[in-house]
Amino acid sequence: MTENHPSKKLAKSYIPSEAEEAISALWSQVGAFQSKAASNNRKPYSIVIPPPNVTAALHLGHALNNTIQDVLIRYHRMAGFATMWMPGTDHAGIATQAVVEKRLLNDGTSRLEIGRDAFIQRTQEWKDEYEGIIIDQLIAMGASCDFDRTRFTMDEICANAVRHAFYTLFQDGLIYRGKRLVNWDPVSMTALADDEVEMEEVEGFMWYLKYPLDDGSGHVTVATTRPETMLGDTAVAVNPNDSLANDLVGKMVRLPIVNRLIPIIADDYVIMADPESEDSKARYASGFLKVTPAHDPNDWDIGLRHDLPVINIMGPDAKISNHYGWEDISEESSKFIGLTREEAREAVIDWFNGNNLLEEIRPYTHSVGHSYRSHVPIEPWLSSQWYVAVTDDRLRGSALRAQNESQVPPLPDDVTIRSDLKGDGDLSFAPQRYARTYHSWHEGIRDWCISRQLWWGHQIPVWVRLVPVEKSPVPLNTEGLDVGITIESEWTLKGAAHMIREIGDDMIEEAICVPPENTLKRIDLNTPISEIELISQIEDEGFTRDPDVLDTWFSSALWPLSTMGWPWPEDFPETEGLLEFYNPTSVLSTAREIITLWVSRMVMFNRYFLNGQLPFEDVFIHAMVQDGHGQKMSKSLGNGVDPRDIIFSHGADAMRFTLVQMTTDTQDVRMPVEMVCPHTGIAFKPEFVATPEGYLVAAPIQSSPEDGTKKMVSAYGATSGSAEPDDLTPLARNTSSKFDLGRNFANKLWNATRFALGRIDTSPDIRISLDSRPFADRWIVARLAKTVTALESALASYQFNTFADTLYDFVWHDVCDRYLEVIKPTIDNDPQQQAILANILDAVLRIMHPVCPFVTETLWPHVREAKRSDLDEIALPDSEILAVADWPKVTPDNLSSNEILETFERANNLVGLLRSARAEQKVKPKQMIQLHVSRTIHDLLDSTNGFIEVLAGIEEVTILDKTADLKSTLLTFEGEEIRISGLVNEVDLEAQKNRLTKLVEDKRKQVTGFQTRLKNPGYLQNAKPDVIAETRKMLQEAEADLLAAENSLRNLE
RNA sequence: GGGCGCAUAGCUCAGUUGGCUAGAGCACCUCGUUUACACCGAGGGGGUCAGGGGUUCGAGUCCCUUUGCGCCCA
Repeated sequence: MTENHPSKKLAKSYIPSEAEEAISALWSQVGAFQSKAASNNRKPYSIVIPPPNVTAALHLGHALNNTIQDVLIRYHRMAGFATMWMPGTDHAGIATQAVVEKRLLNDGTSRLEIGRDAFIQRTQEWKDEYEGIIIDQLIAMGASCDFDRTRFTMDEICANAVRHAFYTLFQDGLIYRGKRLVNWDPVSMTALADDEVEMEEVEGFMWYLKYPLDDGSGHVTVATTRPETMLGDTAVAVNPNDSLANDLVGKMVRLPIVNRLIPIIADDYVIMADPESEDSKARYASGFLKVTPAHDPNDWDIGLRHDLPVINIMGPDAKISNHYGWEDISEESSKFIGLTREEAREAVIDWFNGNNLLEEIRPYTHSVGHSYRSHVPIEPWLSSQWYVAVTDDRLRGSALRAQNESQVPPLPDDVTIRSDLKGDGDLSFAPQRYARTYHSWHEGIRDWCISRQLWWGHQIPVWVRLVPVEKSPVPLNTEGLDVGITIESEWTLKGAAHMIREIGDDMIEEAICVPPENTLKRIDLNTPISEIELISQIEDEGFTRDPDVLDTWFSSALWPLSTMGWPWPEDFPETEGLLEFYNPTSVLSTAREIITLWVSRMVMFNRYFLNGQLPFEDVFIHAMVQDGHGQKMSKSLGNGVDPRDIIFSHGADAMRFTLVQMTTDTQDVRMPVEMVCPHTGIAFKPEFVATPEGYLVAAPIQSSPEDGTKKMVSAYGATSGSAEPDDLTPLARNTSSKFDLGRNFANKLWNATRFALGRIDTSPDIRISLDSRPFADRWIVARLAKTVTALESALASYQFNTFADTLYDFVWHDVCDRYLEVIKPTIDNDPQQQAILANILDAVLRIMHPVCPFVTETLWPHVREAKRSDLDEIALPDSEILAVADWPKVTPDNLSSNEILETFERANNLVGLLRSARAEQKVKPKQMIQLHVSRTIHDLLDSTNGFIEVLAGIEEVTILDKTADLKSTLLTFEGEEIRISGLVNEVDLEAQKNRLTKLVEDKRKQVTGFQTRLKNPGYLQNAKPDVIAETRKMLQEAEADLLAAENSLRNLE
C-alpha cells in the first residue's frame, strides 16, 4: 500500500449531513443540471414537475414523486439524453387565499379590511416564503431540476400564456358565460368545479312535509333532506307511472309559509315509493318530490323540462335572502329572511310541526357534497360563471382520441374517430389500469366552470357591460341567446374578441376579451393599438373588468406550454427552442386523483394549442403513501412524515432509496409511522387512540420509552389542540424505521468503497485481459452486465421497486458478500485484480447514482483517482462529476457469461452447504477445514479458482476414496457424497444423524412428488417439453441426493 | 351506487404470459469483534398464499363467490 491512498480521507461510516450540502453546491456550481434547447444529436428527455402548491412545504408524497422523476432524469442524463427537468410552483388559488386569510385573522385583520391590492401583496409574500422553502426542499432531496428555469404559475411568462389561451378559446367559441347552478362554497364565497366537490356520507334526516292541495281536496306529502329550500319550490313532481299521478297532475298546491301556488307535474326523474325496495331512495321516497330549481341540480333539470320559474332564496353566504330573485315574499315567509340555512331548516320544521303539516321524520344517511377547501356543504347556487366548453369534440374528443387504443375501450359514439393526426393514440398510462380512469372521466365530463370569486389568481381578461336589447351591437334575431355568441365589432377590429348574450329583462350582456400585449402586437390591425390604450377605450365605453379570477387548473393545464415560453418564446429568450425540442415531454409522474384534475386538461390544452401535439406520451401514476393503519397521511391526523426530518435523521439518499424501493405498481403503500423521543432521540412505536371519527392517531401525550416519567406531545396532539408542547413536554417528530433500509444500504456502499480503495494501489495504467483472470473476476463482470441490463429494463417499464431491489441485490450480495470476500487473499498482490475492482467500483457508483446521488458523488473523486485502467468489457469514460458521467455500457459475451453465472450458482450452493455444516458443528470462523470430494466436484472447485475454498474456509481438497476418515462429516451435494474433516476434535454424531434423517425425509417427499407428476399422463401430454425435462432432471438430482444421504446415514450407524 | 386496488412469514412487501422445494428487508433465535462496515458478518426458525367453489395434468397466479380494508368517481 502506498502512502496516499484514495481511501485515506473516508470516515468510518457515511454521515449524510457532512456531505449533502457540499454536493448540492458542487452540482449547482458546475451547472450539472442545466438544460439546453436542442443539443448535438442527443435525444431529448424532459419532465415538467407537477408544480407543488405554495400553500405549504413538501410532504412525503412529494418526496416520493420527485424522487421518481429524479431517478428517471438522472438515469437518462447519464444514458446520453439531453435532459430537462423543469421545476416550479403553483399559486393554488383557493388554498393559498385560505391560508393567507387565516394568517390575517390571526393578525386581527381581514381580506376585506385591507383591500384587494394589499391582500395580493400579502399573498405574494406568503408565496415567496413557501416557494423558497419548496425549492430548498427539492435541492435537499437531491432533485436535479434545472433550477435556473424555475417557473411560477403566476409569473410573467405563465401569465402571458394564460391570457393568450383564454383569448384564443374565447375567440374560438370554447369559452362562454352562463347563468347556471354552480357548486357554491358559502364560506370561501366562490364557485367550485365539479371535481373540487367531495362527497361525504352524512347522517341526516328525511323529513316528510304535507303540502295542501289548493282545491281543498287534501294534501300531498313530499320527502326531503333539505326542508329549508321549500321557500323556493316552484312545483311538486310525481312519477307519471305512479297510480296517483292521473288524479293529481295538473292540480295546484298551495305552498305553505310562502303561500305560492305551484303545479303538480309528472316527471320520470321522481322515484316511486316502495317500502320493500333494495334501493334506499325508494324506501324513503313518498312518491312526491318538491322541485326547487334554484337549489338542486336535478330540480334545475326538471325545471328546464317543464319551464318552471327559478326562485333563488339565498345569498352568497347561504343565508335566506330576498335580494337574489325571490319576490313573492309573504308576511309569514319574511320571518325567515336573514336566517342561515341551518337556522332556516330548524325554523321551517318548527313551522310545519306547529301547523300540523309535519308528517314524519326518519333518520337517513346520504351523500352530501362538501367543499374540498372549507369542508362545508356545497350550496347549489344560481350565478353567472365562465365556462370552458370541454364537452366540445375539439377538447373532450381530442383527449379521448389521444389514448393508446390498446389500453382502453372503443371511443364513445359521439367522438370523432382517431386519425393519423399527431398525438392520436399516443398517450399511455403506467400502470395501465389508469387509462380506464382517464377514459371514463371523459365519457361523463361536463363543461368546466373556470371562474372563481377570489382575489388570488389570474384575473379574467374580460370587460363586461349591460345594454338594452335595442342597443345591441348586432341585430338580434336569435332566440334565447343564453350562452352567448362571438361577433364582429369595432372592438374586434382593434384586436379584442367580442361576445354577447341575452339576459333577463330585455338586456344584453356584452363581454370583451382583451389579448395580452404580446399577442395584440402580432395581430395585423389597420391601426395598431397597445393593450393599455385598448383597455382604456373599453373602460371609457362603460365596460368594467370581471373581478373574478380563473380556476387554478386553467393555468396548470398550460404548464407544459407556458413553462416553455408558449406562445411567444422569442419574447422570453431564455425559453427559445424549448417548445420545439422538449414538448412533448417524456413522462408525467403524478398521483391518481390528478388524472381528472390536471392530466386531462393538459392533454386537451396542449393538443388544442399545438396542433394535436401531446404534452407527454407516458403518464406514470405513483402509489399513495399511507400510515401503518392504512390511513391517508394528513396534517390533521398528525400521521405525516416530514421529508426534512428523514433527511435529517437518515439522509436524503436513504429516503430516496427507500421510497423507490417501495414504489410497486399497487395503488397504496403503507409506512408505519413511529415517533422520535425528543428526550433521548430514540425512535419508538407510539401509543395509538381512536378519534371520534374512527381514525387511529398517536395519543396526544406519549411517554418516553426509556423513562416513563418523561412526556412528549404527538403531532396529533399539537394539530388537534388537545396538547400544547412546552419545554417539559416537547413536540415529538415522526419518523419511520422503513428508512433504516436506505440508510444501512448507503453506509454499506460507503464501507465497501472504503475497503476497496484501501486495497487498490494507484499504479499506472495496465492492460487487463479478462479471459485470463480468475473465476471471481470474470463472474463479477458478467454479473454487472446482467445487472445493468436489468436496471435498464426496469426503468423502461417504470418498475421502480425492481430497480432498487436489483441494485441492492447486486451491491450487497454480489459485490460485498461474495466478490470482496473472495478477493481478500489475492487482491493485495494482484495489480490486475485491483484494476478490475476499481472498474467495478466505478460502475457501481454510476448505477447507484440515480437513486443515491449524494453518497455516490461524495465517493466519486476517490474512486476516480483509484481507477487508472480500463476494461474492454465495460465502457466507463472519465468524468469529473458523476452526475454527468456516462451510464456504464457493458458488452459481455452472452454465452460465456451465462455459463459463468451458472457455475456461480453451483459453487455458491456448495459454499452454502459447507457453511451450514460448519455452523452446525460450531466451527470457529477462522478455523480451516478439509474437503473430500469426487472428481466431478473437484472440477467445479478447479474451475472456480478458489472461490469455494475462500468462502467456505477450506484449506485442503482431496479426492474422496473408500478409506475416508471416519471422523469426517458426511454431506450430500448434487447427488454425491462429500466429506469434510478437521471441524473439531470430536464430531457430533448425533447432530449429523439428525440432519441426515431430516434430509432423507425431505428428499423422499420430493422424489415422490416428482414421480407422481411424471407418472401423470395429462402432465406428459400437456406440459411444455422443457418443463418436463426440467422435472426429470430434478427427479434425478433428488434421487441421487436421497441415495447419497441414505448411504451416509448407513455409514454412520 | 359505479370503478379500481389490496388481503402471501410477527411487520412492510416481491412473486410480469399458470410449471423448480413460495422469496426479500426488518423483527426473532444461535454464534462471531486486533483492522470495510454492529447502520456488520455466519447460520437458523417461521407461511394450509383471507374463506369457499370452479377451470386445469398442474393455481399464490385464471374464473365465480363470500368477508375485511383502502382509494378514486358519483
